[in-house]
Amino acid sequence: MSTDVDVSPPAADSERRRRTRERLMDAAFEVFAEVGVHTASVEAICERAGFSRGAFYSNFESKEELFFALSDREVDKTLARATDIAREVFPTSAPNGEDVAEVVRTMIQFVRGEANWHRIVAEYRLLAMRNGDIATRYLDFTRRLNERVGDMLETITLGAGLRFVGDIRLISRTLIALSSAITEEQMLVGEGATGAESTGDSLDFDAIVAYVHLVTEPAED
Amino acid sequence: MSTDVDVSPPAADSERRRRTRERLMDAAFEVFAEVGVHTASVEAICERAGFSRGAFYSNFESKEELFFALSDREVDKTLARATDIAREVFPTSAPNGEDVAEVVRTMIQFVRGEANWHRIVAEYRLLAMRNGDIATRYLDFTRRLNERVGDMLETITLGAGLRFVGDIRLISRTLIALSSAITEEQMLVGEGATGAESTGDSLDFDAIVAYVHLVTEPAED
DNA sequence: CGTATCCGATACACGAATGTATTCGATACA
DNA sequence: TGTATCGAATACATTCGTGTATCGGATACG
Repeated sequence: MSTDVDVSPPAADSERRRRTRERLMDAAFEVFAEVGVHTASVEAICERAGFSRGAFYSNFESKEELFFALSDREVDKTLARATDIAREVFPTSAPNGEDVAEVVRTMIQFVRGEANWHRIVAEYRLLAMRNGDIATRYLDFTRRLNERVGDMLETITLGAGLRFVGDIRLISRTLIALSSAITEEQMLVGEGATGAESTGDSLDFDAIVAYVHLVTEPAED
Repeated sequence: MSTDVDVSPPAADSERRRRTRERLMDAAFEVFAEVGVHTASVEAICERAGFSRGAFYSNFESKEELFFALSDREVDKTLARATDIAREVFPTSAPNGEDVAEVVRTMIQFVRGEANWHRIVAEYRLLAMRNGDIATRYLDFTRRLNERVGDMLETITLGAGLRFVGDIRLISRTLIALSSAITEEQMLVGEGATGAESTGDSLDFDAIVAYVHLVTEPAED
């Protein structure tokens, strides 16, 4: 009995293990987006990832734990991508007034491109409505997103010789709310094959640009 | 064999039957709001209603059918109540400019009072994101709601000697989107016991009033 | 090479929910 | 009062998902 009785927690962060977890999260992202978190069975996730349930339970305690790990990963990815896009749209040159509309357009197209992520966020929010812990996590996510967007807007408008009338955080929240509403509606219109009558009275890009114009004014040097 | 072989569908709309269906829908509304449509078992709904599953399957084909019946019922109820409230706020006298803010406040408080219905709508929307038929139903609901709110706004502002700058339907959609965002956020803040840091940068009533002021102007006779 | 350890696969036991088939009681009607 | 019908209760078979306990193969390391 010379050695300590090393019954320590499996220690456990091998490269192999890390990649298994990644693959499981990738699969979960797809399956969650397709059928929803509740409907998705652990079995289905494993099948998609090419693993058995044994692998799953060796890496995660439950579907919920996986969901949170996945959420954290995707939140970071999303924020990072948003930042990248902001940099891309404004390489170095200062934007002008026209660019603000272009930026809004880019932002919305970005959101729309993340339809699957949008579905998962919608479910995230729904879970948060019934569970305080999840609500805290979700609010933290939205807070971070809001700050990021707020910073972007500030940079953009300053560069464009504009300034926002009122609290920029409030404005960025409003913009996010409107973008989300647009994205959701367009996803829904895409789902339901409602032909003609859906055109016309829907929120769209122009509504946001109009809003931006309403809340900006020339900066006084 | 003189009589026709009357194997016709159970015919079936007795008063007793109707009331059973109502009680089941009442129970379902509660249970859906509490734990969500997916999580709610037929068993749980029946228990809440004081019936057995036999009664359920005698009245509905599935939980989904119940959900749709319930949705239709609640949509009608909600629209009716919204109309009532509008009438209550403007008995006969024409509102003035100040009243517009009051109306917005009333509207938001109304929405907030319907927290359970809001949870169910959020889930409705989520289901719609993955199913075309549900999407069609959901869009029809939102379209009706939008029209109703648009009419209310038009009446209100005309009476107040104001008019909206731009398409009123677009504006009412925007208002609805903002109200919903506010309601959701406040529900979430209520859930997560996130003490101090949640104050400050959230969308609130003032944001909507500000928006309303932005999009209205005195009517030119 | 041999051996120990890690990690994913397999097998199993259990619980939960569904839907149906049948029974039982109440109500309507002659 | 007797009888037929309607509607809810009960009992049952089945499916599906979960979680655990055990097994087996690969890899690292002496």
